[in-house]
Amino acid sequence: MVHMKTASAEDTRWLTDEEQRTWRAYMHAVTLLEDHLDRQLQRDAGMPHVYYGLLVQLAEAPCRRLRMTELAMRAKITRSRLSHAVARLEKNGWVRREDCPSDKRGQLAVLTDEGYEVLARTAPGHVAAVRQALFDRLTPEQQKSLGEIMTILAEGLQPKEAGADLPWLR
Amino acid sequence: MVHMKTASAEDTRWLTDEEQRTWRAYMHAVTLLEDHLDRQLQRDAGMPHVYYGLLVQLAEAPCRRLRMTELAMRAKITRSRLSHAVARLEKNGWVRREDCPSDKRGQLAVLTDEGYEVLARTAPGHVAAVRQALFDRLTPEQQKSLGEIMTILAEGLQPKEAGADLPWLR
DNA sequence: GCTCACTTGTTTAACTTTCAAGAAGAGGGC
DNA sequence: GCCCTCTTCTTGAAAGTTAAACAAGTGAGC
Repeated sequence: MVHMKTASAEDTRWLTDEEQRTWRAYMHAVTLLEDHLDRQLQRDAGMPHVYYGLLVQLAEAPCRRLRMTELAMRAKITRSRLSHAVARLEKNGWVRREDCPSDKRGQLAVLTDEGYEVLARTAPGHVAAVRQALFDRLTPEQQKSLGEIMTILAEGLQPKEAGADLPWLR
Repeated sequence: MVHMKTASAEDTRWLTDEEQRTWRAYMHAVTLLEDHLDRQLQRDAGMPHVYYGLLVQLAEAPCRRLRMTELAMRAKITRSRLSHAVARLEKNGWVRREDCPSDKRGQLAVLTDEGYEVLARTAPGHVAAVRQALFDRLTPEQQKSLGEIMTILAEGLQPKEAGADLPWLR
């Protein structure tokens, strides 16, 4: 079998101790930070971090509205998840749906004034939390380094178009 | 009001453009990576990343068993979440519960042979996924830097004992 | 115009996570 | 022993997420 697709125990390059430590520190930190911010936003804004991110995206978009698919892509979530999320935000009165004029299949998620208010009221606390948990603890060099590293990782994981990882097909 | 606890819009130190970019790159990368690994493990091992982490912790523990609270702390999840998770893993036959001999309230989560097999079979693929997504893309310097940064962040977010953030009480 | 493959967004059910409440035992002080 | 408080773990309901299936619309090719 020349082209094994799955790694087997024998030919696996296990993580070195150093890599192991790095990976665990990563998982540990990322878990704690997400939990921390989720709790902070649940308490102060009454919604999870992902939902807050949706409002932010809408607030930044022209006319405070986006197509569902576009919003899903920017927020890096599935359309299904977005459907549920918008349903909830709509119930809160923070988002409203509108039909897309140019595509009858389409829906626009629109940030309501009330939604904007929530954002305006809770953003300072959220920024403070991010600052306190992240930026206040890192030197400028570390911040720069973190930015570079995360950019690289994100690029490598970008949901690829078909064949993006099959160079011989391009 | 001398001691404002919540930040207001006027005195908020918003993120600079640079910080903004760093923060978004972080969120972006972390989201994509967790999704990627969750999907990989769901497909190859039939469980989410967190559950896999529980099996790993048990496999490393003496006699492949741990008290529920201890396991919850190592995995950084709540005891409640762990109860549900172990119930599911028990249904799969990968974990078994035992009474703790020294404390009648206590329960031990024990990795079964079957659970160990699952781990042995799926670990190579998981390590490969982590390598491909993370280590293969970073220089040794970046790996070192990432480790340091994540260690700092994790320390700052450690679930604190009462008063840990109140220096004048210590 | 018609067809066919693809896109868009929603829905359902199964599953996971959170939150609040509670049963049961441990352990110190008296 | 008895009381009181704290710890341990579980439970049930509500909220959120996922995967698969589906209705409706688009658009290219003929």
